[in-house]
Amino acid sequence: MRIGELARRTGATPRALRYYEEQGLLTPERRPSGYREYGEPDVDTVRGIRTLLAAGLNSAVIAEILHGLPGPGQRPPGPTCPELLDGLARERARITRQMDELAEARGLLDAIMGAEAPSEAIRSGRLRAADRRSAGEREQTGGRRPRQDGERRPEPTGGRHPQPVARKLDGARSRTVLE
DNA sequence: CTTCTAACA
DNA sequence: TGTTAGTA
Repeated sequence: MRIGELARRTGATPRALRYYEEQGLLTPERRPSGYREYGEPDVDTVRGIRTLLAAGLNSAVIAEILHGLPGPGQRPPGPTCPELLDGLARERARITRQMDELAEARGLLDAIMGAEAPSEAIRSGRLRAADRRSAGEREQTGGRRPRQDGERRPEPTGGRHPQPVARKLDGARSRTVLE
């Protein structure tokens, strides 16, 4: 597909798609006309890129993710780059802090607007305890036990979910394996 | 009409 | 990132 279609299907502007390419995030083929030719998987890749960009990651980091993690079918290239991994752990921590800041801002708006927050009306009763806890708190209590400190990610060798991050960035491939 | 590159009141 | 110019 050409840039226009990919743009329509991802919500990114053609300008942005060319920029992603300039940043090494995408490497579309070229038609003899010079027009860029994108593949179906690029749709999910772009969505992943936009999600990460919106979360505050810069294109350099995203490029590392795209280049540092093996695609489907590929074998993990040597030692699954530990530097990249904890770099991502830092991004994750940053996002968590950001979530807390947003929650605080929302709380301030709720106070300004009056006790009856929208969430109050939508839900039947009071906020669930889990929602009242900060993202940071949920980070340590809810769901699976989060990896912490210098704890390493379990080896993806014989695992059921090899390279989850790469697959997350490529929806088409992730739905096949993760679900 | 769509895309391309280059450039910036 | 937007947007415009001048093409192909």
